[in-house]
Amino acid sequence: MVPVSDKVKKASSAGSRSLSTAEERREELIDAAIPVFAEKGYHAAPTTEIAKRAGISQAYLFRLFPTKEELFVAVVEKSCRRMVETMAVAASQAEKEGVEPGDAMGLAYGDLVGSDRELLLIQLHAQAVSPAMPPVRKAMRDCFADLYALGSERTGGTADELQNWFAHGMLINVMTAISAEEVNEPWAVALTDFEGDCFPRES
Amino acid sequence: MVPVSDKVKKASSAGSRSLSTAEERREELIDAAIPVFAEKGYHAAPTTEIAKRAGISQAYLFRLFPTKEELFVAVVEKSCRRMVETMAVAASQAEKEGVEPGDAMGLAYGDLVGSDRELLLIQLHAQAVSPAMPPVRKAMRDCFADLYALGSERTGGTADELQNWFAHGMLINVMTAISAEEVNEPWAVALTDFEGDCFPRES
DNA sequence: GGTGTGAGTGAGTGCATACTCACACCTATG
DNA sequence: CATAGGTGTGAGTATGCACTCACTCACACC
Repeated sequence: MVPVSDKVKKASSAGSRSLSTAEERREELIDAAIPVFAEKGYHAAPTTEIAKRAGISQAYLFRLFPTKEELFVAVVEKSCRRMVETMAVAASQAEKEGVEPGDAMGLAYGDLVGSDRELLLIQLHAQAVSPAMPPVRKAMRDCFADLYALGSERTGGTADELQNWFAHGMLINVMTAISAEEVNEPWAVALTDFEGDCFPRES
Repeated sequence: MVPVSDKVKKASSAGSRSLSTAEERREELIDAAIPVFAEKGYHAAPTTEIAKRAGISQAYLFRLFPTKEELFVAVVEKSCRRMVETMAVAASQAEKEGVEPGDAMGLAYGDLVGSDRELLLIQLHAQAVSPAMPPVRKAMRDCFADLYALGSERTGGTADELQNWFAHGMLINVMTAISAEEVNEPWAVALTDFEGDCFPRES
């Protein structure tokens, strides 16, 4: 969309150590911001800490992203992209192996939030601030749209089935947020047991 | 649990206008805090505003709740209690009318988050800060335990059915957070359409 | 060598916020 | 009446934060 500058990037691959392009720095900054926002949430995450982790000054952070909100939106978008990609890969692999893609993506989601807790936490924080931050809300809606399209295309499931699939995804998120798997009570066991097919075929 | 003071409350019902007991004030304070936390989340909600809404000084707020965190936990607990009560009432009413309690509670939940958006938002914010705030996490776990017990007792559903029920509840939360009902795209329609029984009986 | 442009920063500014402290005011009881 | 203890506050303090500004430095091109 945005007409990327046709300037050659120089120091990216090798050679003279020193300045990066703004675009590269922006990407590094987003990666550095993800764990901070994931751990503390939007309001409690200080831009100073993000800048420090990225290895740049806070002043430069604000040149790359004019407001903290814009940085956060970029973080949310990147997290969503990562999620969708991971699921797509899982679905493709499942198709090759002849496994039901719906099941594969269900499992892939479980693995995803299990291994990459940060993505899940970003989702959670983004949901929470969505009502108050329209750009974040938009990013979340786009994320759901992409995920739904992917699920629909790969599984060919009905609307009801996809709703089920998403519902269980949301439950996984919440249970992970409160670390329900550490609790040894009936409710926790029941609500975190995803052994049973979480994408039941009804046909 | 805590040995409540057995002192008689005096100015509560009628008579001499003036001071309230600390317990009464605490309750008022929680009620005043709910909309503020709901709208802004934990970190962005200023105690000054909460105090102002409650009609007391900020200094007194901090006498009633030594830390903001403790106030927030009280808010979360009260929200949970309200939710559980509402659902219980819906279930009882359903029993009298011979309706399936599971369905009734499903509908009751939908109505609840539709009419009392604040409760939903509190849940969302509490989930988001749970990983970083153990007391909030505990409150959330207790909330799920109560809700699960209620659902189990009233519907007699299996673990799988209850898991389904919770999963759809979580989906409602998230869709409400991003106001998906305002969106006119397939994914939004599919994920917000709860006409079909969201508590399918499988037996 | 000179010059223009973009990368990058040290050192702030101003404001909001959680929490404190010394004090005033009710009111129930002896 | 005195006084003890609970209710309530005005006026702070200390800190942390988003964001800014004036400035330096690296590099590409002439």
